Amino acid sequence: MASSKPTNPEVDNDMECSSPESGAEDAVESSSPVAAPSSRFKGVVPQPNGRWGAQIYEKHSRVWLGTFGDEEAAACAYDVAALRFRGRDAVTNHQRLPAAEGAGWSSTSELAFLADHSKAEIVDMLRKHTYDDELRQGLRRGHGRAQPTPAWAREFLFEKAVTPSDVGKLNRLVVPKQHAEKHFPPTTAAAAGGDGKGLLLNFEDGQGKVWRFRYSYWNSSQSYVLTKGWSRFVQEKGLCAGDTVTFSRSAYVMNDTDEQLFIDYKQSSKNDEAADVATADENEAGHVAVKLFGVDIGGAGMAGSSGG
DNA sequence: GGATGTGTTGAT
DNA sequence: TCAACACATCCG
Repeated sequence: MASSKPTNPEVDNDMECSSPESGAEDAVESSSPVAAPSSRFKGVVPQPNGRWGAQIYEKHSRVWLGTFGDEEAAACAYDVAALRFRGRDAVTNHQRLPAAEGAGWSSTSELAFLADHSKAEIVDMLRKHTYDDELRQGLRRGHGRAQPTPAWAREFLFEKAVTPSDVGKLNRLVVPKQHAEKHFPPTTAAAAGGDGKGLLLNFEDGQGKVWRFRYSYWNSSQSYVLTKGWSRFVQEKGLCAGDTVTFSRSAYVMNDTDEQLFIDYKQSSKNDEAADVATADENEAGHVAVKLFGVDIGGAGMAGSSGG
């Protein structure tokens, strides 16, 4: 008699949405299967046949997200749509991003993935129940070096404004110690030969081109450096002092040895004026990096792609 | 004929 | 914006 409004008994914000359908259990709420009860989840409505529908509203109209045998799955579909339609601060049934958590990649990647697809595309995936697959597939794409890895599949590590000596004749880039030790493999690793001569690291750039640099520690200057191969990068990209190089890695990493590193650069606004050309089409590299870390799911930035 | 999605309304 | 309910439409 106490409760007069058993609408939303607070969900357990901790379940995951990995396995859709395939689990239409009735174990939930073992009471009277007669009258279809209202869903415990936001955006989920019962269907006459006992299944569950997901929907979200936008601009006075309803956007149908499909039907699901599992109330959970329907709730997750709503969550994904809410994030895409209303941004990372959207009210959802589950605290965290459904498909990404527990699968090994960061939620940032999923937000970027969402930002990289139109609302219509996301809705379509949800209705076809292919969202999870698309997400995983996308994260894996590019590792085979066929095409550049999408910005949203990368995880920012650090960046550095290059100094005159970094782009000079010394043929080396000093990697800030704190970042080197935190993000790059130890130079004493077995792979390095163990003799402190450093090791070779591969970096993929914004165009999907792979660069190989020697990475080592110089006792003389007590600093970590990228040497062999670096000058070529500087030359081809037309790097100038003041420009910024950005390092990132694949957001989807199963083990350390499988880690893919990326390198991009952003031309300094000053150097921009100098317009050295040679990098006209490569400005995209910088643009991508900016987009990755400035991703704003709900902002006007995405409104444009909402149409279709 | 069952499943799916829309029309529509009333509540918040 | 949201969900309940009715019902039109789709599809095997």
